[in-house]
Formats: sequence, structure tokens, C-alpha cells
Amino acid sequence: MGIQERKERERERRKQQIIVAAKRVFSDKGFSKATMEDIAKEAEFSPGTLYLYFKNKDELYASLSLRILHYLYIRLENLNSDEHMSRGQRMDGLKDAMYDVYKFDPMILINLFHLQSSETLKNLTPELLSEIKKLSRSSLAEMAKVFEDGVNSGIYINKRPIALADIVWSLFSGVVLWETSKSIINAEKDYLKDTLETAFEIFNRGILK
Amino acid sequence: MGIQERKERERERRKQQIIVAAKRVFSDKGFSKATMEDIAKEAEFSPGTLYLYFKNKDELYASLSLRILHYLYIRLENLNSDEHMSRGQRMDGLKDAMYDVYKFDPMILINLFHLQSSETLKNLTPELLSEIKKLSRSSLAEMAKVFEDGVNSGIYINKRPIALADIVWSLFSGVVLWETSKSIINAEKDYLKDTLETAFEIFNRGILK
Amino acid sequence: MGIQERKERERERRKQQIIVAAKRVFSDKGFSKATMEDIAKEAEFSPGTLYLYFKNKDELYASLSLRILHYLYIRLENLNSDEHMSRGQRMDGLKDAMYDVYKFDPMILINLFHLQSSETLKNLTPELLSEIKKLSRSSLAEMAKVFEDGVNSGIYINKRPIALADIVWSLFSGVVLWETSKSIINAEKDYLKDTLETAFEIFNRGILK
Amino acid sequence: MGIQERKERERERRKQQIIVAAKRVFSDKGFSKATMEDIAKEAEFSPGTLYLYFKNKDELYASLSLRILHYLYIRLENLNSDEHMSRGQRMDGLKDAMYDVYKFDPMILINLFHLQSSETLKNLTPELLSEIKKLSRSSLAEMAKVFEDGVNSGIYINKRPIALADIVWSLFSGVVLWETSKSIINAEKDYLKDTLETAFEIFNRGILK
DNA sequence: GATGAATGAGTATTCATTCAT
DNA sequence: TATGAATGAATACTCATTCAT
Repeated sequence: MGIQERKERERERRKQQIIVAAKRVFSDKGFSKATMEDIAKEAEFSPGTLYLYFKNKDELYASLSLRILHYLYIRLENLNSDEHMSRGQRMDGLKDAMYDVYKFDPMILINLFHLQSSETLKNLTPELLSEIKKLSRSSLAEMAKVFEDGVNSGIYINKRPIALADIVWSLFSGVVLWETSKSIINAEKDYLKDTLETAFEIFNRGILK
Repeated sequence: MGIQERKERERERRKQQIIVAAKRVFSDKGFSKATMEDIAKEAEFSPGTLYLYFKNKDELYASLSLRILHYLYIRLENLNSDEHMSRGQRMDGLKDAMYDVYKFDPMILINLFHLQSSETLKNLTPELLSEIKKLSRSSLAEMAKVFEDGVNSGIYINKRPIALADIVWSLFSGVVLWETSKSIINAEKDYLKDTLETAFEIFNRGILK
Repeated sequence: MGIQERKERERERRKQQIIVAAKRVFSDKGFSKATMEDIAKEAEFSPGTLYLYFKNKDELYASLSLRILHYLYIRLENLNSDEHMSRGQRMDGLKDAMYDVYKFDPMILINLFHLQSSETLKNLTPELLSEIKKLSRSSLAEMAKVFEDGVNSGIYINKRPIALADIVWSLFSGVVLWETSKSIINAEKDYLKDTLETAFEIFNRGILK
Repeated sequence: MGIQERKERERERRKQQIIVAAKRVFSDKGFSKATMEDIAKEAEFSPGTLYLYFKNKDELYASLSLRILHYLYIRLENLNSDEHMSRGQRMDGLKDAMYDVYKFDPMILINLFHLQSSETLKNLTPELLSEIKKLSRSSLAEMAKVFEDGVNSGIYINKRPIALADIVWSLFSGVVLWETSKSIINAEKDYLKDTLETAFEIFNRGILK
């Protein structure tokens, strides 16, 4: 490993360290009430250091999305590359992947949402934005692959796999969002797994011919 | 109508005017990048005036949720009070109600989510918070009622109606969120109705025994 | 005087109040070491108020130039509008005007210079920049008028009046700058009037045929 | 040449390399908008290295003045040490020296000015400050010498030579400053040599009895 | 010596909120 | 009531300077 490469790795490690801290702080306080100083303190760096790794607050925030999207993509890719899986197993694998993503970072949806404001988008480097887009599309494509076989063989209802992937993603997003919302409003919590299980069960039954 | 009542009505009209303006601005810029001055300008009031009607920015934001929840509740209540509807019609009515809510205010979910931050909740008047909670529970209960009949008569799968209501709400939330996210990431748009239709179709098929 | 006009006047008064404070602080500490808070304190306003009247620090700084240029322009205009003056009186008037400008604001040159950095120019509103340019050109033209008569009648050496105006301006700028510089380096001061008198005397002798 | 001396020379070379880079950057952006990193990059050193050669930013800035003053002093000294020159030639030599100084470093005046802020002076080493003062006085004295002969022999008007030197210095400073200012304001440029020639011509005519 | 990553004090700027009119 | 100018605390971000390697 060359010295250049070692440095690059070290740099990447620092970025992750900051992202992890940012995740905690953003989750806790929300975007606007979280300060860069909070994050710096959590990451055990000085405020200035954050700017050596991220252009600004928005970009740090966006990097959270990228990270989780990346994780999801890897999971889905693995799912499809395993040739010995049955349709059912694959469907379960999908559900598990989604659930793990949630456990890994329940804020992903909000992250993704936060990116929408064009005010935010203006502050991102084009590279980061395009990487997010790419990864997002790829993940959706992987998800669609899970259904391809079932649709082609006439077992699933006659919908384009990408449409089914959309539903899964929506279902997942919605469950997470709803669970989080309920927790404030009803002071109940952690029903997520149950709700998600039920949702998937219904979904699976619904797509069978 | 007494003079007192007339005044009250006038006051309510102003509040709505501000809420409508706030909805537009928040939708456009997101919570943190929207300023009270932006909203004041949009509502054609001065910044100070906003504070005559809402305690602070958070409370104005929360009022958005309350408003849409109220609208949803009315729709669902009507659905259930009409005794001549078939199960199928009722399910369609549910779907339409959700879709209309979306058209009325696509940001509702995000609104609800934003309320989570305990920092935000601290800034709300207890009255407002409890009203949101109440209305939110009532709406969910109304939604559950739609399924009660089908579950009781053994036509729907054996789940508690409230669980099905959760799924519907999640599905809806997720579709909205996903559609909005897709619009940035893939530059595609306005698939919402299609996606929602498909999701509901799958859901309906899935809950039948 | 309409209420609109009264407000406008009040606003202008506040701007002047801030500019006057800014002049003191900038003169004392130089551009970079002067803080907006210093200026706010000197003007007896809060920091935020400064931004109601000036877009940013650079624009506040630039407004100083505009102010003095305006004063100079008025003086020169008066000089030329008085038809009863002899050539010699006019020349004396010019010298006095320059000297009064100095007393009014010795920093004018530095102000003008500071504006050069394209970094600074980027921060100015186009309106402000164009007004400075216009006024600057007009002042120079007025100055040239002082010489026109003498050049046309063959009493002054055969130079374009605008060139002579350049020299006067340079002479003035240089004397002010040099005097200020000397004050640090030699700890001498206030030779300005003498030096300026001598410079003008030499200049006057030099332009006669 | 001993090893010690060789090292010293090497060190001096580095300092000059940095000063030259600093001149470019300061000229381009002005003192406050120029960063040490900009200068380091221009000098092809790392930021830390700059501090091995200069105590701080202010001292680096001051060294620019010292450098040009030194150059001017040498030129003037040579002028006076050449015994075969006529008064007219000497005057021309003075003009040429000034012009060459300008070409060498058009920012000298501004540099000198910048030193005024007592905030800046506090940051200089006493040695540097005293060297600047000494060199500045010496240069002015050399300049005065150019006029001594003419004044003593009654050819020039009856002024102290040092006063005439002040005027020359002012004239020069002013022309440079004015030309630079004009470039922003009128988008004209490079009149310097012409303006300076005319200014000197007028000056020369003006000091003759 | 040279580096350049890290620092953290310093500051311009913003914006929710207030209050005199 | 409504205003909107003024506030000033809060905070993103910068950059001169340091120091471990």
C-alpha cells in the first residue's frame, strides 16, 4: 500500500467518523437545530476540521444519504448475485435488507427528503449530487430484479418489476415514517418490525396471481 | 351572529390565510430555509402580524398538520357515516380520500415528521399538541373502521383493523415521500396517482382471504 | 412632505449615521481589523441593523467613497457655476475644495483604492458601483472645466484639460497618501496643508506658458 | 564562502521567493482577501513554511515595503553618486527611477499605507519597523539631494529640497494611485507613463525660477 | 527544514422575535 | 390590530497559526 493510498484511506476514515457523529446529532435534534459545533464535539474534532472534509452543512447532511444508499445497494446486489435462492427466499431477503437499512439508519428517508429543497441542492457539489442519483437508480434497479423472475414466469401479477420496486420502497419508507410519527403522537414505539412484517405479508399475497 | 363571533371568524380566516401561505413556503424551501419573513410576504402580512396568530415558527408549522389532519378526519368520517356503501366502494373511497389529502397538502407527512424533534415539541402550546394527538388517533380509528366489517365477516385476512389502517397510512406516506424523492433523483414526476393506484390494488388483493 | 418622503429621509439619515460611524472605525483600524460590531457600537445600533441599510461590509465601505465623491462633485460644480471668478480665483477654489475634501475625509483615496480588488467589486450591488463610476467621471469632468478656459485662451500649456485634471487629482491623492505614510515612518504629521500649498504652487507655475 | 553563509544565502532566496509570491497575491486580492494559503500556493510552499521565514502575515506584508524601498534607495544613491550628470539628466534619472519602481512593484504605496494601522504596527518586529523607517528617511534624503544643487544655485524656486522631494514622492504616489483607481472607475488603463511624464514636465517647469 | 492537517478564536451574517408607533 | 424597524443571540464558516510527523 503506497503512502498516497494510506493517506486516502485515513481521510476516508475521518469522513466516516464525522458522518457517524453527524447522524447521531441530526437524528437527535433535526437538521436545523443541530449545529456544526454539536457535530464537531460529537466527532471529537474542532469545527474547522469538519470543513476540511465537507464543503458545508448541507453537504455533510447529503453524505449521510449517500452512505446509507450505498449500504442498501450492496445488500441488494448480494441478494441478486446468490443464484441458489428461491423466489420466496429472495423476497424475505429483500424484507430483511430493508429492515436492516432501517436499523442502520432510520433517518434515511428524511435525509432523502431533506435533499429535495432546491435551496439545499444548490449547496451540493455536482459530484455528490450525481453520485446520489446514480446510486439511487442502481438500488431501485436491483430491487426490481428481485421481481423480474416472478413476473416473467407469470407467478406475479402483470406489473413492470420497476413498479413493484417502487411499491416496496414506498411501503418501507412509509412504515418507517409512520412509525416515527406515531411515536410522538401516540407515544408508542418500536412496532416497526411488526408493521413492516404485516405490510410485506400483504404485499406478497397481493402480487401473487 | 354576535359581534364577538364575527370577530372570531375573522380571526380564523386570517389564521387560515397565514397557514396557506406557510404551506407554500415550507413546501418550496423546507422548514429551516423558510423564513418568517418569506411567509409574511406570501401571506401579505407583516412579520409581526404572524405572531398575533401563532406563538412562534414551530407552532405555525404544527398548525399545518392540524389542518390537514382535520380535513382527513372529516373525509373519513363521511365515508363511514354513509351506510349504503359496499365494502369495495368504501375501499375506493379510502383511496380517494388519501389521494385528495395529497392534492390538498403533499407535505403533511413531512409536517408530521418534523414534529418529532423534541426541541420542536417544547415550543408548542400543550393545547395544540393534544389536539394534534387527538385528531391523529381519531383519524386512524376512522380508517380502521373501514376494515372492521371486512375483517369481522372473515373476508379480509385475520389482522386487527387498526393494523391494516397503519399499513394504509404507511403506504400512503411512503408513496408520497417516494414520489417526491424520485422527482429529485430521477427527474421523473407525477407518477403519484399511478403508483398509489397500484399500491392500493396490491394492498386490496393482499388483504382478501 | 408626504409620509413616504419623511420615511425615506429618516432612512437616509440612518444610513449617514452608520457611514459616519464606519468612517471613524475604518480610519482607526483599517478595513480588515474593523468589525461590523465595532461599527454598530460606534453607530449605536445593533449589528443586525447595519444589514438593513447595507448589504454587507464591502458595500458599507464603498458607500464611504460615494459620499465623499458626492461632496467633491458639489464643490466643483459650485466652482464652475460662479461666473464672476477669475482664472486665479478658480484655481484657488480648486485647491481649497481639495483641501476641504481631505479634512472631510482623509481616507477617500484608500477607500477608492480598496474598491479595486475584484473580490470586493463582486460584493457590491451594480447600482452602487455604477453610481460611483458616474460620480467619479463627473467630478473629473468638472475639474477639467476649471482648466478649459486657460487652455483655450493659450495661457496654460498646451495640454488637454482632462490631463491637467488627472494631475491635480494625482497630486492631491499623493500628498494625502504620502503625508499619512510619513506620519508612521517619521512620526511627523500635519504638514499636509503646507505640502499641498507647495504642490499647487508648483503646479500652477508649471502649467503657465 | 562558508557553509554558514551559503545557508544564509539560501534562506534569503526563499524569503524573496515568498515575497514575490505575496506581492502577486496581495496585488490581486488586497490585503484582507488574500490568505496565507493563497500565498503559499503561489510560492509553491506549504502554509507552515511561510512561518519559518516570516513571523506573521503583517510582517510578510511589511517586508514587501522594505524590499521596494531598498530598491528605490539604491537607484537614488547611484543617481547622486554619478558626478558627471547635468541637472536635467539628474531630473530625468529621478523620473526614470520612480517609473522603474512602479514597474517593479506598483503596490508600494498601498503597502506603505497599510502599515499605518497601529494594529498592524504592533505585529511587526521592532527591527523590521526601524529598518523601514531608516530606509524611508534615507530615500527621501537622497531624493532631496537631487534638488539641492538647483536650489542652492538659485535656479530652482526657493524651497527646501526636502519639500521638493516630498512633492515628487506625492506626485508619484498620486499618479500611481490615481491610475489604478481609474482603471476600475473608467475602465481605462496604462496611461501611467503618459500621466507621469506630464506630471514631471509640469513639476519641472514649476520649480524653475 | 518542510509539511499540511488540525485548530479554535474570531466574525460576518441571518432571522426569529419584540415593541414603539 | 397591524406594522416593520430594530434587535441580538445564534451560528455557519474562515483563516492565521501551530505542531506532530
